[in-house]
Amino acid sequence: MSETVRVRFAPSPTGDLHLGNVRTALYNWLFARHMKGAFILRVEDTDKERSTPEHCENLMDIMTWLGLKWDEGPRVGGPHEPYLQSQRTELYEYHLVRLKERGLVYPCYCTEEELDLERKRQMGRGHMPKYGGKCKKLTPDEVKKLDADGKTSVLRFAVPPGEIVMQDEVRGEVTFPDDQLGDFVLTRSDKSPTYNFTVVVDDALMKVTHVIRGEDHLSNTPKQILLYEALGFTPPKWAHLSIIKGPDGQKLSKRHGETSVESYKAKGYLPDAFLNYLALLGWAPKSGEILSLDQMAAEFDLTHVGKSGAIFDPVKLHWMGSQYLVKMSLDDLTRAVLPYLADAQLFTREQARARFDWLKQVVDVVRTSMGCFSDVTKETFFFFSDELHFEPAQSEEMKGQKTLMEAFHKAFNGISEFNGDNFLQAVKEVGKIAGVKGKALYHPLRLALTGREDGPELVRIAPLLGKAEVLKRLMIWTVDDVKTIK
RNA sequence: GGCCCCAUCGUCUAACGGUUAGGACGGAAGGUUCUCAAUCUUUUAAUCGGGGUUCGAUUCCCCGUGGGGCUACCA
Repeated sequence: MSETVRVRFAPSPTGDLHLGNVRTALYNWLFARHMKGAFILRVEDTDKERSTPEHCENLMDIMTWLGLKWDEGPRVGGPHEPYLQSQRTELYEYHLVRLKERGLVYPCYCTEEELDLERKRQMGRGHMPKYGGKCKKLTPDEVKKLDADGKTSVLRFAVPPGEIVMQDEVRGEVTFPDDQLGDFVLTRSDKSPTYNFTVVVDDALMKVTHVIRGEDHLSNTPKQILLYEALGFTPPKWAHLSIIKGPDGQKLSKRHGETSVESYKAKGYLPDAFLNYLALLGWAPKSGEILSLDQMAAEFDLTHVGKSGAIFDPVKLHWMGSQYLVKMSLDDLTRAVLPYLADAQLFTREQARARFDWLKQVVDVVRTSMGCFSDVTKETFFFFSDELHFEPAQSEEMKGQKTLMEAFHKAFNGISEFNGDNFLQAVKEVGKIAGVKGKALYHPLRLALTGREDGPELVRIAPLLGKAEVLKRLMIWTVDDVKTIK
């Protein structure tokens, strides 16, 4: 007898997909999969100012990339088409008429200035700003006259008195006191319906059973509940997810840096890794933190979703990314990383074709320190370019290493087969002769070869660099006037 | 200002009203590679404050404090 679960993700295509929305989509998807229900994608493209078809396509592309397939929606269709709000206007009109017939709607001719003034007055008096219902008192004759005068109007919903108690799946009971809600707008002066009206109509018509969305919608819910009742629909179950916050505890926004999936895709995070991290922001699986989408779906449970807001932590995301990267085959990883090297003009595709095995080894050497594909460039820079950059302090340090560098040069030059073992052997010998060991020995050598203070083992790096290149990089520091070295 | 929501290590979080308050990220230390990184091991650190209820509160209730969200003819 239990109805099949139907959930929806209903973004507005006004730009890139925000992290918080991705998590909302993910939780909806997980819940649908777990309950063997339907996941609906509905595009709320009624904001004429900001919605574009391009954004809409991009939205679906990115959802596809993430692997969050929808059972009903644009591109795939479904029993409740269309799934673009902009194509559903007759439906809203139809249900608006139903509301009118019940006398729950009235026109309002108040100007923006009047409303602003009223709002300010109310706030000054310490009240919640709400529409006072001035135009509700208009007589039919007055309305007729105002219309005849060509006055523009909006349609408002006559909010009935009474407190509203709702049951939230993650928050429990939430009560909204009586007399806090003003008569809100259903259609604008251009006759277009507002959000609170369209969601209700759409969700009801699409038979959505659970509305899982961001906490920022919590205060819209009483309005929507009222509309469900006015239209004679059964309200769905509600679940309001906490907001994802930036490092300063405020709602995550552009000024916190990267907030869109697109930017993480561009950085080369694996979708599964990305979703895995996001899933953990507000939900804790029973065993282990690394889970595939299927594993998450198997375990997912709304009652175990946290109520408090979570701060997005790029450091842990990086760690999560690395967990997925090490699972990739070296061949796949190398191929995945190549576009980033090409973009950075470090290694062309032609070069890669000719030296794929070599490239694989390079990637293999740095893979453990990568969280996403684009990390490859900063980790492998010195393999492709000998234009190493040295800080003034580093240059200064290297200038004092002339004798050591000469010794290395001589020793390496004598190696016939330039492999890791022989390289290590030579380094040790130089150390013994020069009476230098440990950090004093390796640090200058590392700096000379890679221009960096950290990185993979030199034993692995040197053979990949090749004898000639190693000698060349040492040579720089053996000349007298090293001031010219950049 | 008003309404609503939230509150456990720095961060993400776990804990039928009974645990030495657990795990993960990060940090620190150590082993290993004669160096950093990686890796392995160990370790660090928390129940916002005050009242109740109870034999017993992280857990339930109230107040305070703090944080967040919403306050549109955006969604």
